[in-house]
Amino acid sequence: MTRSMQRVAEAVAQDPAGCAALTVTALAERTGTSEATVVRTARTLGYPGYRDLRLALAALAAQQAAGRAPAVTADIAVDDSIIDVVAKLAHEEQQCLADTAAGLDTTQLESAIAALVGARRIDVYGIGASSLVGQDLVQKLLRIGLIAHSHSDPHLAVTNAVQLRAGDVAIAITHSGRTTDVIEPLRAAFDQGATTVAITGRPDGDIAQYADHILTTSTARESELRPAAMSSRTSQLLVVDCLFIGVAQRTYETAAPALSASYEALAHRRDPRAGR
Amino acid sequence: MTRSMQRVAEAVAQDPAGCAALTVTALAERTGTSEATVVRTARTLGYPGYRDLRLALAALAAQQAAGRAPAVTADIAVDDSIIDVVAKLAHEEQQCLADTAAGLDTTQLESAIAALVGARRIDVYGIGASSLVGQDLVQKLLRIGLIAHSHSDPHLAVTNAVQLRAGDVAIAITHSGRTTDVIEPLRAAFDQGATTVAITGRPDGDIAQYADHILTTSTARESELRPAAMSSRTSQLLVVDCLFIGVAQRTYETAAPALSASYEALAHRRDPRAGR
DNA sequence: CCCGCCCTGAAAATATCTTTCAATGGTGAG
DNA sequence: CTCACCATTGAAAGATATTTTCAGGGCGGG
Repeated sequence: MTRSMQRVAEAVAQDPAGCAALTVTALAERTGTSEATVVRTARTLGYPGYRDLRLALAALAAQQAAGRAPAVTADIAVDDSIIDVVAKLAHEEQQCLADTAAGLDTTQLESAIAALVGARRIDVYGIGASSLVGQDLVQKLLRIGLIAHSHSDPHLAVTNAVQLRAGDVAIAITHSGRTTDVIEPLRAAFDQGATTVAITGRPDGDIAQYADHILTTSTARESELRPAAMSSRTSQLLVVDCLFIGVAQRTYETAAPALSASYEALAHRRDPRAGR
Repeated sequence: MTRSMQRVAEAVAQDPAGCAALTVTALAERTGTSEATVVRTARTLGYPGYRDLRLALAALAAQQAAGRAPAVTADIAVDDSIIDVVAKLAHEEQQCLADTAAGLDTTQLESAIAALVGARRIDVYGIGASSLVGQDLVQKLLRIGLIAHSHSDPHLAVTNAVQLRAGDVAIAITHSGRTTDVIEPLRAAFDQGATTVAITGRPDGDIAQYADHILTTSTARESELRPAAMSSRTSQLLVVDCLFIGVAQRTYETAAPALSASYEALAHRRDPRAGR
């Protein structure tokens, strides 16, 4: 590579984004060379011409920009500004979603969905923050006509679990995989012959031995200000949504009308002016 | 946008990477239109000309490839494979988080946090899916020593709302901004002189007139299989998390010990082997 | 000091993009 | 139903950007 070509290559490497905005003429001028040299440089770098180098440059710049944005990996600190908090939280949850999606075993998911579709009755167990996730799932399943119940009271959960039998489904949600109050009802359901599903961050946890299908949530890093409950929730909800969509797809004939029916029924409570 | 321009825009949206490789003439030919139309489309899309659209396209394609972002625009369909469903859901929720973070008014957020920090008592109103979001917020606030209650029963909510007074905070959560059962309690709290906060997707909705501070959630596109409840939840939870972190930051002295205390208290229920 | 090779940029040639303008087809008033 | 009008469209001219050509000139070897 000759001297003037090096100057061009250097300018390009230095500021891809800036150079992507320049025409051959402008880049030649900036580097104190000629158009011909710029084109020759582009060729040397392996592109058919300057036009293509420029496109590649724009792409590179975009990638860099994208890679730089998630540079907010830093933990949320006590003295962060509110703007930082919003940005960091959003980013952490996005990361959490990506991790979960990447780590989710679709075979297990498929099996769990199949079980739900054919279930006579569905029980969901969750305690604390996981209880809300369980309620969310149940709300959704009810909307498409399935019979589902959520239990956060350990005793009632066990009481209900023993009512289950083969063909029914029990779902336990626990981040740690060791929450006794959730494991016990799942075990009861398992012993009754029901199909059992565990949504947990620890697929090797105690709960695994009573679960026919394990859906793994991302074991996100937690910080002092942001306890695990917070990120595990995001992850769990994604799994729950996947389950719901999967079931809705496979029962579309009945799910679609049920969804609109529940919407219609609520319409007048949403906006009284809409009349009934 | 005219018909032939739509054809061009569609082709571009369909395959950004492919179109980035085409010249005006080639793209015109592929879409069965003329160069003039392509240029016009580029202008309509906000670029000075086709050249710039092309650069932007290359950048977009690179970003997509980098972020492994799959078919961005595609809706979840009934016949999507489970792998597609997981990818699309995760992506949609990520998008939703980004939208929410971008659209959140940090000034309003800051005010709401300040109100929460000094509150004698906090009431949260939410119905249906929003009720779970409210419970999530309350769980978190309780953990750091604040006095908070969540109400999903409209009558009880109003009953509680009238107990509030200046210095207290009432938070209403409604995606539509028109849920009467949630507006009424907020109004009651407002009339009592409490500081009122609305978490809603419609900052111009009926609820706005009784809200001192409005936190806007992203009004995400919903599809048939994915009702609004689903994406609004993601958005609402981010706002709730921001509130929580904000409050925790400002009450760090008391919040941190409270957080670890609640963790300790639960330790033996998580894993009986840990002893008590 | 001279020769010849290779680097280099000015300018011509080409490709690409943009603008203009007339033809077309659709729409609403008469 | 007809006409006038306007929006839409593409062909072609015009402008710009890119590529190629070619000649001047620096530099090492003889």
